[in-house]
Amino acid sequence: MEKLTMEKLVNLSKQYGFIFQGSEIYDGLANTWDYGPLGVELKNNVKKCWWKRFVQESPNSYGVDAAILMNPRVWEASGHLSNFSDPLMDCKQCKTRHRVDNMIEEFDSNVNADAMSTEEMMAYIKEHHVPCPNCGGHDFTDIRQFNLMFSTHRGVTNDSKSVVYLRPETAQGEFVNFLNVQRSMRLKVPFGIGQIGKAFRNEITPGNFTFRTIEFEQMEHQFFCKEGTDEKYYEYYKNFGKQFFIDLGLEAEHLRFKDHEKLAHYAKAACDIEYLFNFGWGEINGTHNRTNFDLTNHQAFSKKSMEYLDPETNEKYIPYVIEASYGCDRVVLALLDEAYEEETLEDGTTREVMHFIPAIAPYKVAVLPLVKKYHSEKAMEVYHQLSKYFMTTYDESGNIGKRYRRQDVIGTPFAITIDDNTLNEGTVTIRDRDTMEQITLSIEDAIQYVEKKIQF
RNA sequence: GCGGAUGUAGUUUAAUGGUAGAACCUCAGCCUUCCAAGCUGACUACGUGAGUUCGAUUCUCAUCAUCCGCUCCA
Repeated sequence: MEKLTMEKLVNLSKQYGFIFQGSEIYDGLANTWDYGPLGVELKNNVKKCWWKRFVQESPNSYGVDAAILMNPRVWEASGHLSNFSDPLMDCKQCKTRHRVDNMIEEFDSNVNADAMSTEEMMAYIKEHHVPCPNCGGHDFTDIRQFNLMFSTHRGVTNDSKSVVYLRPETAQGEFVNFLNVQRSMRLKVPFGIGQIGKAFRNEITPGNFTFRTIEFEQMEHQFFCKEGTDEKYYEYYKNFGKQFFIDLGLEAEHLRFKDHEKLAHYAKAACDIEYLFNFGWGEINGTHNRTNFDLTNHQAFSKKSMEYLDPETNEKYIPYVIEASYGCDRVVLALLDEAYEEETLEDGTTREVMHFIPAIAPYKVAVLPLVKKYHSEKAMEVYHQLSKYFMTTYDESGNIGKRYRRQDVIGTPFAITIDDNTLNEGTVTIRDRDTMEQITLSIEDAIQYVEKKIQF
């Protein structure tokens, strides 16, 4: 049953132009997806709503758009070059692959393998005769580090000096610009920096549709504050995030907080918000108390002071950071999941309907001529008027009932029908999909009506 | 990456060692003045490559992709 729903969601997404498999005509590329005409509208709307809450409406938050390629030393400072990789080893006997750190910890739970180097782990395995978890054998390959960062080369030669990485998280773009933003915007701590952008992780695990992909978009907000106030802001952003999701139209019962038991190398506290997808609970947001880990390390590696001088107390300190990180693609997936409904009609047949809040619906309005022969010319005119204000679509194919239904499937909240009254008196009938209310308005009033409804 | 399963139009599917039939969808025409009516017609598919064979969508192998389970996911 659960499996079926995701299958239906994938099919619907493909059928109506929300999401396609990446590189489909070449049989795809695993774990990449392309957003179609409707999907890109949906995703852009999510980003717009996020930006509105986190930057536009926050008096002390500012946006940046940092480069995907960064100086490799950024990843040394952040710890990603050393911590963002898995030590892997193959059993030559049964041809299975294992994570060495897990193998050791399973063998002896008192050992902290995370703290061991590759050589130390290898020595430990030989010394204690750690067996293959699968076949019990002792014939292993060497340990190889599998780094989750994609790397590429700049310049014309592929020598190791020119290696650059595709960022595995957008957060470092905010950290390296902490001083720039603070100075250029004349800011006092606390303040926040928001960013939306792509990140890349070379993960081999397949995901549920767009839930886990190798290229994904993050919406991140880093809030810089003084140590001691960090816990207050951590709680604040956890709840702020939940409210954001509810505002987007996700049911509160489908959301839950999930504290991390195992913390990342940079975090003092971490809490996810999970959404109840058709495949189960899945993380769509994380709030992390990153302490002053990142800025301190950047100070050490870059030799640039990251200290903030409090002008009132003359106190110098490196700010703490509360990170609110949102997987844009996961939020879109959650919204598709939430929006999907199989409606049973009076005659017992079913149809698929998508329910989005007007602010995120791909098309806001469909302009429909009541009868193609008589009203399509005027309807096209109205379409051109409305499309100056918001995403509008036009459909004259089939009959009026069919045109309504087509819009219902893709989640268009408003339909404006052009009839004889439009020709004679200039009024249109506007239908609200969720209330099924029909009201008659002038075209100008209809525009205002919709503009008001699509506010986030 | 390991194990298992699968791959026929956009979707759901049928049949077949002699290159495929349908339904829904879509499009065009007729009809139609408010919620998938009807009629006529049209487009579109054997994932890719190799092998066996006179001939492969069908058999074999590889590959790519998807699904399920592991593993993994700061």
